[in-house]
Amino acid sequence: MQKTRTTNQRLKILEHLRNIRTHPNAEAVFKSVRKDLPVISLATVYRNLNMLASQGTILKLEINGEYKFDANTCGHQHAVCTNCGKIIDIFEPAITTYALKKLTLNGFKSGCVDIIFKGRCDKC
Amino acid sequence: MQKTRTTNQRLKILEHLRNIRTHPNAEAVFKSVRKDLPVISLATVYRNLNMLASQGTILKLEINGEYKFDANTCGHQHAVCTNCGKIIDIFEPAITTYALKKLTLNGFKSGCVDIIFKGRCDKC
DNA sequence: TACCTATTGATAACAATTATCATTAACGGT
DNA sequence: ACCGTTAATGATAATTGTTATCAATAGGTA
Ligand SMILES: [Mn+2]
Ligand SMILES: [Mn+2]
Ligand SMILES: [Zn+2]
Ligand SMILES: [Zn+2]
Repeated sequence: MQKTRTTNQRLKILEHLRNIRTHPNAEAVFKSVRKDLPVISLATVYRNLNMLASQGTILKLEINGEYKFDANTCGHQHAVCTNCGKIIDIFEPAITTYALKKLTLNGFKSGCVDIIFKGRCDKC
Repeated sequence: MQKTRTTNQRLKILEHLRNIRTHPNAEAVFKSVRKDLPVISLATVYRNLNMLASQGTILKLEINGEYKFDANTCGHQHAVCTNCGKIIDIFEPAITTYALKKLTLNGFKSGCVDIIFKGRCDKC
């Protein structure tokens, strides 16, 4: 078991995600964080986003053919516009609670659910 | 508005999806359908899967970094093993019904929800 | 301060999907 | 049954998002 080191790159990536309410992909995080840390590499962004997601610090969503990241890990949901791709947060914690409670599958123990609504946003 | 033609390739792809209970990606559908239709192209499989999904005939799920297809469009859920990637059908229609009912968002009208549980399967 | 090695930056490699285009075939009209 | 139109196809190039590689760097500990 290797111990993880605290790097400036990882801190800046997490800090950025916690300051926004959008759901950027790795490329977008890279472009934003690079303003503060001009030397950071895209590979480092990918590595840290994956690390943070695997330890549960952030969410890794699969939307529109790519991974989107979210620092809000509290049971909320997402709505995706099938026309323009816009992603909106839905705060109905009861849905997540209900889904996890209902799940009494044969041997399948789950602690989290991705709930993604598909439809048209108000602009489309 | 162009009218769609009924092709043997599209019929075979849909027929195959309706005969299985798994959630194959385009490549897997291609390999299976090619047994019946040796000359079919991978591009044709992609085109038809996307067409069938956009018209709501089949589901297009985003799991483990790729699109998976499902001919069962009735409101069920999916559980994905975070260790081996296995996908299991969960039949708890009440979850989908509850989620759609709870969704009373500003202008966002949705008719379908993708509900994906993440956890460990019985083998892992 | 010196050592160990986790992490990084740069870039190559990879995998999934989409775009392109000449050819084929579905189907409504004759 | 034969056309003519054009949606759809097969083959393959191009694109995109992500991961792998590896020498160099820097975090943590003594
Ligand atoms: Mn969110
Ligand atoms: Mn299914
Ligand atoms: Zn929209
Ligand atoms: Zn498993």
